[in-house]
Amino acid sequence: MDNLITHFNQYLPLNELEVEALGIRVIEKTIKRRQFILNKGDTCRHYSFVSSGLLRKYAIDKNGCEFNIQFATENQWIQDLGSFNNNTPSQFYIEAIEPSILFQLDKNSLLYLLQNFPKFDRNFRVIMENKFINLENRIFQNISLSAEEGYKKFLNEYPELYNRLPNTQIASYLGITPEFLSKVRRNISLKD
Amino acid sequence: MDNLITHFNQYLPLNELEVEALGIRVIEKTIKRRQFILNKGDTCRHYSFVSSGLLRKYAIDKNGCEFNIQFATENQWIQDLGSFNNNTPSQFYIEAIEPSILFQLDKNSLLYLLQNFPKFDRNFRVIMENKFINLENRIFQNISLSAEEGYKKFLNEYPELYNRLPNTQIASYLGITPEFLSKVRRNISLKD
DNA sequence: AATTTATCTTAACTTAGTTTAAGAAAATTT
DNA sequence: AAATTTTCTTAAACTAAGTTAAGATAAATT
Repeated sequence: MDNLITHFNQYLPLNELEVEALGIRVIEKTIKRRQFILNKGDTCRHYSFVSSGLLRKYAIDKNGCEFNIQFATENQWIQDLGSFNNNTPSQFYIEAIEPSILFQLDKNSLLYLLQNFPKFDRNFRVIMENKFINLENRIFQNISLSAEEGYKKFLNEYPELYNRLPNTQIASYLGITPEFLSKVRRNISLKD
Repeated sequence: MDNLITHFNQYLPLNELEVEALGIRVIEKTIKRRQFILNKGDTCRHYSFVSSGLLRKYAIDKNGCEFNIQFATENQWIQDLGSFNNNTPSQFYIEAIEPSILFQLDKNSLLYLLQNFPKFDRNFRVIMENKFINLENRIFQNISLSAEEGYKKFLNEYPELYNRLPNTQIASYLGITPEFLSKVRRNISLKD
C-alpha cells in the first residue's frame, strides 16, 4: 500500500491515525489483462487506485464504436464518478489493458474517511482539481488540434504510454479511426 | 449574496459563522459586456461566482482561432484553476458576454475559508466533482458525435443558452466553424 | 434614427477524416 | 512451435468539415 500513502503524502501528508484508518479499509485487488472492473449498466461501487498496471475507461457510441475516455496507470485513480456519487447505472466500461494491482475503496469506507478525517476532503479536492485541469486542456486540444497535432501532443505528454498501448487505443482516445492514425503516422515519418 | 449562500447550501449547508466568514471576504464585482476578468498571460487571482449574467472562458490556438472552453451563467463558478493554483500565466481569456455581477474570492480569502472551515473543502470538492463529471461527458460527446449531433445535444442540454448566445459562440464551443454550423442548421431545418 | 459592428447565410472549392476491404505483421494463446 | 487473434498498413471511393468570399440580417453604439 506504500504508493497509495506516498500518493496522498504529495498533498497534505497523512498522520498515523489516517494511514491506519485508510489501511484497514482499502482492499487490494489483482486483475488480469482484459478483465473488467466496471461494465456499462452497473453502478460503480469503488474508487480504484492503480498500484501497478494500466486500465482504460471507455464508452460505446450508438454505432458500436469504442471511445477511450481515460487511461489510468501507476498512482492514478479511476472510477465512474457520476455513477459512484449518484448510484446510477454507468455508461462506461473500465477494463485492464495490462495485468494490474488496485487498491479499492468502497462507498462506506470513503464516506467514513471523509467524515472522520477532513484531510481526505482536502486531498481528494486537490486531486480532483488536478484531474479537472487536465481535462480542460484535453478539451481545448480536442476541439482545436488536427489529428496529427493531437497525436504528436499525446506522444509528448504521455511518452510512457506509447510503448504500452496499441495505436488503436490511442486512436480511440483521440477520436479518430485506426486507419486514419496509420495515415497520420506515415505522414509524420515521411517528413523526417 | 443570497444566491451564493443558496449555492453552498445545496451541498453541506453553511452555518452562521461560515456565512459570516464568507460574507466579509467575498467581493462583489459588476462587469460590462465585453469586459475581461482574465487575460492570457496574467495569473488568475480569483474564483468568480456568477450571480447574474453570462461569461465565457476561451483560448486562442496558433492560427488565431478562438475556442470556447466554458460558459458560466447564474450560480456557476469560473476561473482558470491551473493558473490560480500554481500562480502560472493563464492560457485562457475570461470575458463577459452579458453584463454580469460576480462574487469573487481571492487566494488569501479562499485559503482562510478552507483552513478554518473544513466544510469549504467538502463543498468545493463536490462542486469540482460535478464539474469533472460534466467535462468527461463533454469529452465523450466531442470525440464521438458528429457536428450535427453535437449541436442538437448542446441545444438539449443548455436550452437557456440558445437564446443568449450567438451561434458563432456555440460553434466555437463545439469546435466547428460558424459557416459549417450554418450548414448544419439548414440541414436540420430541411429535415422537419 | 443613423451608423457601425457583429452575426448569419450561401455557394464553390479544398482538405481532413471515414469507410470498406484485404493482406501483412505482431502479439497472445494453446 | 503452431495456431489464433489482434494490430497495423494501404488504397480507392466517399463524406464531413474547413476555407474563402460576398451579400444579407440583425444587434449594438453613437
